[in-house]
Amino acid sequence: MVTIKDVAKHAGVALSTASYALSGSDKVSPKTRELVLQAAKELNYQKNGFAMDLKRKSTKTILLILSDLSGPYYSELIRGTQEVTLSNGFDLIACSSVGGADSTAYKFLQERRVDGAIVLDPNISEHLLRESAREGCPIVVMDRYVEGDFIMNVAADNVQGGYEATRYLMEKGHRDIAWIGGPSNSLGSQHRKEGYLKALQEEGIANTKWMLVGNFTEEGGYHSTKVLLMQEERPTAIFYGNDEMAIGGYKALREFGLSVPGDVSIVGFDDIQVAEYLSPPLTTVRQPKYEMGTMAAHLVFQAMGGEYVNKSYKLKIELIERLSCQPPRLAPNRGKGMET
Amino acid sequence: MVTIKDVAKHAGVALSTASYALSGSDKVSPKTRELVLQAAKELNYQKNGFAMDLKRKSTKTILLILSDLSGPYYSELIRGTQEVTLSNGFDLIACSSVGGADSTAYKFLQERRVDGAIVLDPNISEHLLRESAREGCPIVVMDRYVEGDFIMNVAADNVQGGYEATRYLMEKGHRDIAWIGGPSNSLGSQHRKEGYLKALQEEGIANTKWMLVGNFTEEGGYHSTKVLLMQEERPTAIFYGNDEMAIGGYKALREFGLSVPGDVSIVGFDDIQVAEYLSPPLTTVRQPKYEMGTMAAHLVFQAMGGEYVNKSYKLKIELIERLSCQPPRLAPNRGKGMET
DNA sequence: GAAATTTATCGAAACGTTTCGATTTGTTTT
DNA sequence: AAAACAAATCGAAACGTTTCGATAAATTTC
Repeated sequence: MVTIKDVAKHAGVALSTASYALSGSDKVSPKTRELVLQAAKELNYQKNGFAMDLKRKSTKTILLILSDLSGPYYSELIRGTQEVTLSNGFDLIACSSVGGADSTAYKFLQERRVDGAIVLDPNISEHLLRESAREGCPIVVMDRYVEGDFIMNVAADNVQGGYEATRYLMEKGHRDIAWIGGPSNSLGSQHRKEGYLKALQEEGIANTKWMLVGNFTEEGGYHSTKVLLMQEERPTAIFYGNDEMAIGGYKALREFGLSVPGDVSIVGFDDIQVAEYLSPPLTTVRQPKYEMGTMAAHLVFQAMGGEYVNKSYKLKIELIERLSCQPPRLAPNRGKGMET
Repeated sequence: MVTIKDVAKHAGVALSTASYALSGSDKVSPKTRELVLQAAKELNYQKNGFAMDLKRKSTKTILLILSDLSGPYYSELIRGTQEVTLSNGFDLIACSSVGGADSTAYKFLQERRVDGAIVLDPNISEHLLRESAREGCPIVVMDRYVEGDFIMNVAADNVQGGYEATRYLMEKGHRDIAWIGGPSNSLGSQHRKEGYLKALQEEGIANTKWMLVGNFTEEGGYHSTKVLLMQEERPTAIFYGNDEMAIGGYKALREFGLSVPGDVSIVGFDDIQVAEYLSPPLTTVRQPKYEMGTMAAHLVFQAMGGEYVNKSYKLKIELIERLSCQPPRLAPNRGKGMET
């Protein structure tokens, strides 16, 4: 492999001079710079990035950890982090935690291969995060809450989102509103439910029988909805913990001969790409993904620069009104069986 | 920062012994190993990955270059590469070419930070590819064709795909089939068109007026379709260079009061996730993305191992039949204006 | 034109590992 | 108990850079 040493020799100059020339320092005279550059070109010299990082003690790259590199979920968020990272002159690489303890994520975090990280992944252990976060490598964790030095949190305000979606339905006249949530280890899902319950309580509604869990998949939403519909009393609206499950819900409702929004109103959560193409287009809640992305990246850089930053940020959420909701046709269940 | 030197000192042992102990060599006695491990834990030692790579002259990671980290397009493909990479004990990181010559992609390729690369990105220059590909870093380029040492190509057989989609329409009775393609710098789009023309020619059909270009976006498909529909004579079917454009086409057709597939049949290309949720669900052509991904990764490893491999691979494509096509209602245009 | 000053080049140390060959320690054989 | 051998530990070189302080060359000043 051709190294800077070879280039120097070929240009008839000292190794250090070659280094200066290649990095564009003005300590070197124009003609020798030309000489060195020429030699580098002739030998097809490619610098070894590690050696540089090793000496410089900085990598100028930040790592984005996703639970699944192939997930479509992150799109806007990634765009946000990427823009900020780039405009700070840093590089962004992404990897996943697939493979557990010998996943790429672990390796890069543990072996100090990056100067900062943004984690969008429930699988990375808090222990690893705390162990890896340090002065030279601040970490922003999204959609979960972990405490520690040089660890910051960014999340959408899921409580507010759940609350607003539920209020929206109530303002349309619904009182019998079911909740089909995500897995219980999802903090986001928990918070959405919290907001949902809060809205209900404010109106003195106590729902006990229409709360189910899916697993954030279309399949899960489908099954849970079927279970829900087989009960004696049916809600007039269903609030799903995410859009995928709402899609499953559409299917189940169709099978039961129920129309959306005629017979039951639906609201989802996330505003994934397909949401607007469903029939009817799905009313849902949108997280400010792009803003979350830029915020996360900014935090990393601020923490890197030693600036004092808050540990935890929550971003506001927005309701996207489409056509899957309307006032309840009639309210056969109202007031009946709703009090515990 | 705590280094292996500190660990060694703290354990009262030579630096080299500490290294052996930490890397689990059996040259070291059980008790000293324990001693060293203990010391490492106490000091919260984290190895420096670069230093290791530098010495070992290998990084054990391969790079996936995407034109846009946030695109949903690649999902299955990424999954394929990831699985193979992981099962070979390597790591996979992804980055994008956003930022041009000082993008992350350039930096990682040029600075030899990886042992192999898979490129899914029209923006990476052939020059850079040829410069960076070498014995220790084979490169697989997807959906385009570039020649060079240690460079291999993997693509779907777009010609075949274009051909089969067109034949499918012809077998339903269509003869007036329009083509709305992607940008002309897309090799894939060119090939699809080639297949389309081949199918037409076999039946002696020479289409000259119904060939337009979009830019692979919904917007582009919408506009091109409008242009198409404003012509005097209209086709009975439209074949789009990708699904996004077909979605735009749906919209334009609706605005013109034309129904799909009643008035005009549509076939897309790619089978993106939303395709099956459109109304009507879109008949389209699916590339074997997962297989393309695994194949690309396997090629990298084979080339790395010095195995001889072919330079270029094409994978078969599959038609996904949904509900956006039916025989033409009547054939007012048939035979008229079709001969040049 | 010699002294002083600037500019250009150089040599060597350092970054944190791995790994080779040498040395020391411990165990077996005679 | 000395000789022979194996096992454990050590010291030092190497990987390819950057960068500091020292030297050499070119330029200015008097």
